[in-house]
Amino acid sequence: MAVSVKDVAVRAGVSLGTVSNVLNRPDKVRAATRERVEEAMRDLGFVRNESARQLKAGRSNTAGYIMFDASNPFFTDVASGMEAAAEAAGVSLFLCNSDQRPEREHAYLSRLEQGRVLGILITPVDPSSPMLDQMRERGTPLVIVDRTRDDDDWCSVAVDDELGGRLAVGHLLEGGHRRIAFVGGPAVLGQVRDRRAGAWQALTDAGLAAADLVDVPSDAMGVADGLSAAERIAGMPRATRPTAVFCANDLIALGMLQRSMALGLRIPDDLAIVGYDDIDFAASAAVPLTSVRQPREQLGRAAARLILAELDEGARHQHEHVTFQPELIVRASSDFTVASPRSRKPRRAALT
Amino acid sequence: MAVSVKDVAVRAGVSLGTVSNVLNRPDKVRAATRERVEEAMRDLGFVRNESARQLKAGRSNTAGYIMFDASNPFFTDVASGMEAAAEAAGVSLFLCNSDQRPEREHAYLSRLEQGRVLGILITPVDPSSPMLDQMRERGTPLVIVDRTRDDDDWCSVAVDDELGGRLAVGHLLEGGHRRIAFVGGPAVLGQVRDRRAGAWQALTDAGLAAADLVDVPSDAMGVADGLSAAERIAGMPRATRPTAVFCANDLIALGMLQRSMALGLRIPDDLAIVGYDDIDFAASAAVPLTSVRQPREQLGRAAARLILAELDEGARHQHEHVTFQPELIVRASSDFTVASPRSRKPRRAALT
DNA sequence: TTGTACGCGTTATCAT
DNA sequence: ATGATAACGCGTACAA
Repeated sequence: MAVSVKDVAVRAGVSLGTVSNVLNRPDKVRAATRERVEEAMRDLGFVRNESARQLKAGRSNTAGYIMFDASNPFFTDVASGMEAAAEAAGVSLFLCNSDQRPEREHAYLSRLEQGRVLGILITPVDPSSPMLDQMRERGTPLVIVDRTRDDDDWCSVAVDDELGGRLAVGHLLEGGHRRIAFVGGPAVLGQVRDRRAGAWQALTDAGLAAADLVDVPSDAMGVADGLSAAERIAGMPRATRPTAVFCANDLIALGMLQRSMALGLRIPDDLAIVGYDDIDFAASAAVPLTSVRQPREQLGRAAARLILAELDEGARHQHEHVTFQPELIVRASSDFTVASPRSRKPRRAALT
Repeated sequence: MAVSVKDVAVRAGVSLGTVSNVLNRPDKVRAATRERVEEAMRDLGFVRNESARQLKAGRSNTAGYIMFDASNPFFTDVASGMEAAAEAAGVSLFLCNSDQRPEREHAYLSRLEQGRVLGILITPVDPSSPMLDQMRERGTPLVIVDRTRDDDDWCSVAVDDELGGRLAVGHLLEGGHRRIAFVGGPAVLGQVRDRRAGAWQALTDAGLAAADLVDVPSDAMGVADGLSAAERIAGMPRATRPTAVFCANDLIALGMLQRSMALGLRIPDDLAIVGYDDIDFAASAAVPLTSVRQPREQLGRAAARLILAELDEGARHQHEHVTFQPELIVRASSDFTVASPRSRKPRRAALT
């Protein structure tokens, strides 16, 4: 059933080495011979066996991106940037979805390492997982995407999440809000921690007490978590209920928006909402969503570039930390002045 | 640098065969010996070489899903169903994004075949591509997802798109619409063709002329295509402008919604919109979107089930065509009676 | 162009 | 239960 180079060689009446040359150094083979070999390949339906090739080469020509959550458009956009860069470099990129679950992340890491991929891009559930260190030590190039690690032995691309948090809450404070909720979790997640820290920073910078940041923790970062958080907030007594919510990502914010409206809250009059990521769906939400924009495709391209650089430079590679700046996009969900559905031009706000 | 079974054997003071037994038949090894070997593996950082293992085994333990468009949540939800089924069967699933481009699809198909994956799931750009036939003949199990093929030599899972089209346009006709546009493309795409055919069917069943279905072709199936289609429709003279649009998917519909509103059209009063897929974001759109729901995760699980069945049953496998029924979810974008933002309960409509 | 050693884990055989 | 050893799978690269 399986057709090997040997079969091709017999069929074409040449030696095994010649078939290999046709595959890898076609210019070393006389045109007539080459054509005979290629014809034999077509006739027999020869398909190169990557395992055998890799076994010899030591490494595959494939990279993997382990996504935090494939159902979040933010990560598919990041992946799309990577794909573009990988394709340009002739590397195939496989996408793996850890779905925020450490076991799945672990399983994919093992698979990719066992497959001797040339590099792994990952948005880890837990960036401090010792497994990541082990893999680096054993020689697999690894780039951390949309997270950072404290130590310097890592390439990473990230966005300044603390700044993002400051932008978001700074904007809400400017809008006159004094009781602001932060929705996100689990708290161990780097982005959650940093975005929350930025929020807290903006609050104390404005002379407010830390207690004015109402924590509404969530189990994960999906739409469902926003729905349940909305119920908890809507259930608070009006006198102490936050007048604004800063959500750790847009999925949570969209869930929050949907459920708060269903529960009779007016957005932004009763509750202003700010999301994070500025995924495409944020602009077309029931009330267009104010959000902190991250350069998604760029993030992906930068990550791919880093891993390719690490491959080229080998041992004497300098680890690089690329940090992008986020940008606040103001829309109707946080701003009375743009709340009319007819004049929904987003505005960009800078941190003063 | 690279640690092989041989190194492990030396370190543990056992023979090579024993190490192999620990890896593949742990019950054949005395507990004490097993632990010594496992400790040696940990100490040395041994990582099994998949290439070598596959080379011997003939096949890998991996499947791939080639997605039509990873930025469309419909496909990530399908993928999520597959992941669940694959995980349960101990198979890893790699996601590949063809991004609607035939070259990329082709490249990924080759990669996967060369990697001797145990099966390929694919939502093809062109289901009639001869490459698919060749791969089947050469022995790679293949399941077509969200598409069908005319011949019977294929496993496929799909949703009855013609029924979906009938449901959508039947609903608009019931709402009193008589000039209805169909937005989608390219026309060669199976779903586009079938959904359009269903639309046409509903129209002629109602005694209308085929010409009353206004074709607004699009280049692809993304949000951007909806934006430009909205401009073309808004630019038509009011007297002949369609009063309703049926979009071939929700991304187009969301783009359509966003741009039409920006251009001053009221939804649904000036223009009713119906989408397709019922992705999660459809419900939280600026005007909640009426859409034809497909059982996304189920579709993925069924596809994974089929490919696993084909593996088990080997040569005497009966190809199966699983077809699901779509369901119309009525929301404000097509229905005055639910247009108030406070009472946005979706209704389910059946085809009479 | 050809012949052949090589990479590495798996499996089987014979022996202990 | 374990040891020692060799054949195997298949594409690659290099010396001849």
